[in-house]
Amino acid sequence: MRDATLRDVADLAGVSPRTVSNVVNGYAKVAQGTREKVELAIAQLGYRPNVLARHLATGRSGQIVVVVPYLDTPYFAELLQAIIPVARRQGYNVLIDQSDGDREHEGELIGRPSHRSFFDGMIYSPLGLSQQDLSGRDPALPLVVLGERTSEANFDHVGIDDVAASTEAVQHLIGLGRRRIAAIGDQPYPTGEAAQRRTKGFRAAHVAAGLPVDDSLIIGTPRFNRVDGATAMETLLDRADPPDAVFCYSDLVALGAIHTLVSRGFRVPEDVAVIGYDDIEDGRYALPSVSTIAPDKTEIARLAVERLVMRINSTEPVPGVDLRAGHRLIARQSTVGSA
Amino acid sequence: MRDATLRDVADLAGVSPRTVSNVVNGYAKVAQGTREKVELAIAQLGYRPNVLARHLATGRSGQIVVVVPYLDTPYFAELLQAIIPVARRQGYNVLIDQSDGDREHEGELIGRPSHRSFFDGMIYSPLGLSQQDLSGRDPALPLVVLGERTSEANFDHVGIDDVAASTEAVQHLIGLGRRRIAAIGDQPYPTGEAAQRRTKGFRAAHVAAGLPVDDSLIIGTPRFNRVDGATAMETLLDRADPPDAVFCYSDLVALGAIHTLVSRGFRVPEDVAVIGYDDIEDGRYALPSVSTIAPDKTEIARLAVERLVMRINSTEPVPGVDLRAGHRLIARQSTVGSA
DNA sequence: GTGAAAGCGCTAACAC
DNA sequence: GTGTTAGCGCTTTCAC
Repeated sequence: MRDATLRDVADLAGVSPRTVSNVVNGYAKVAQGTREKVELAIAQLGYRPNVLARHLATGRSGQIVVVVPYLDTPYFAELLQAIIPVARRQGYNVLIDQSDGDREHEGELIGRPSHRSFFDGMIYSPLGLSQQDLSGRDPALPLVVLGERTSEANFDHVGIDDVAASTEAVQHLIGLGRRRIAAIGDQPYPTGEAAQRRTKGFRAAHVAAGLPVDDSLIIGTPRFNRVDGATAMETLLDRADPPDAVFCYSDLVALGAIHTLVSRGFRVPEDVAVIGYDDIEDGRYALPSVSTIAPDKTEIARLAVERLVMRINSTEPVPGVDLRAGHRLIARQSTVGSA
Repeated sequence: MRDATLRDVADLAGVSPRTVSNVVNGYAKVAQGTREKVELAIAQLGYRPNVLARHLATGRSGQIVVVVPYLDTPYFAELLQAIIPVARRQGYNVLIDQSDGDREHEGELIGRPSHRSFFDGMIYSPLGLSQQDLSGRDPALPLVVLGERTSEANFDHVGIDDVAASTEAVQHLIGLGRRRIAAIGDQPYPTGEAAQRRTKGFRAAHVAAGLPVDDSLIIGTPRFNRVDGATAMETLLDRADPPDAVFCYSDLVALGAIHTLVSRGFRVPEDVAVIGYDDIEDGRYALPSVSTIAPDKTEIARLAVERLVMRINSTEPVPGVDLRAGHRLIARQSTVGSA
């Protein structure tokens, strides 16, 4: 049987579609009696508003898309898990898209024909795309970019203070008495801005402590995965003077580094202390558990969605702002050992 | 400026909306000259069809939803990555939802009011929901369930032959000369059907080889995560007679088990060989790399989407079938050692 | 407070 | 092959 429509409800209740619409949407004032009649009819017919029709009429799709580089990277998966409920609560459905961190693919959705009718806004977690690329997008599409940036634009950034967080991580290591500290994850090229902020914090902590920075201890990696961490750690251990601590640019990198350390017979943290970044679940349950910088993912999600919704509802162009979410350092076994 | 509509294009090209629609959708035959005029007008106006309106008119949303228990479980993330492009190719957008493997939440989307206008069909990867629960759903919603099942119903199942795959895994271990083989991941309760099929294969391999099954070597775990594997392995190693091989019900479990083994000074595979299930990327790059049962995720994705699309397009009720995707055993370092 | 009616932008009979 | 036209189901301006 065909689904009941608003008109069916109106007929049954003996009122006009207008009134039913008012009741359904809680608009305007509807006389008590009328409301009850309508509600009864709705119940009897099992009426469900047709979202599609509503959207056509309002010109909104009620959907936002979240684009992440990789769906199977724990950090992004966890972020997505935080974003979805927040968006739902605001009445938005979340479309997830993966860019493969590939410049070829990133941008596909942004430039996709007909996207306008498909989603009302986008939360974008860039990787392959540089700041530059983003400016060339459809300026009419409300956009919030994840990851702290500094430039001005007609879209927003939401992220934690990477430099400060990285500085804290390294200070934690220094506070533990470590002096030869390595960094794994640098990406000294245009699309590696996030990595570069961490390197900046790494240096800042050294400077603040009056320690020299040994540039040869800063190891670059193509991505932030386990393999990258494992490989980089191998390199580090092959040196005549291996480090006594490592600041990894992601927990995955830290996990990889720890793996190499343990396999090679080093004790963590006794011989080498390791701290990561992201606070992914894997790190919490690993042995040793991984000390980390924990971005407040819930706050990131909330800020991003709220800001995006605001943009969507705004008729005026909104200047881009930089929103900063909180973070905290969580010391676990990989730096402070077992309790 | 307002977006151009189909009518604008028609006016500019001097044809009727019908013709424009035909051109846009590649329907029917359109005279060459007419087509060119229309295409020119489309280009000039930068016309983009409004997907929403199209869907309202056709009664289809063009979206399918894929529900997985956990977004941050590598296996599901990889499956999703396989499904998305296939669906796109068929003209569907993919909505991703997470059920938390929680019976409270699973079913929320299924029973959600107005879902009918939001998505045309659903691919469901159950965990907390038993076969039973699924039958109570809206029978009008085209549904394909992931994971092999045996019962008849008005929806389909797509999965690999778990029992056969598990048997092969254990036979591989037996072929390596192992005799005390443990299994980690059993879930002997209604919602643990997938686990039970693996246990069944575990037993079958023993029987086929004329080997006795030591039930005390079958360890149950609440989930299929690293922690579960690590903990179970601890238990196994605390025995007077630890196993010389372990069949883990997921690669994550295998990774956890290997972690415990290595930490405790056991060599993998020399002392204990380990094989997993799922072929997730983490296992491929781990040290030692993890031998595994690799489900053909691409085929699973293809079968699931194709079947779902068929269901969506079918006017008649379609009987549920069981579709079987391929799998293969990949022997890596955790069972055969380094090359 | 509620009704009538005009769309939102597209599709798809039904004609010609 | 192409035009006409009536919806898809809802929102919303305009009257009353």
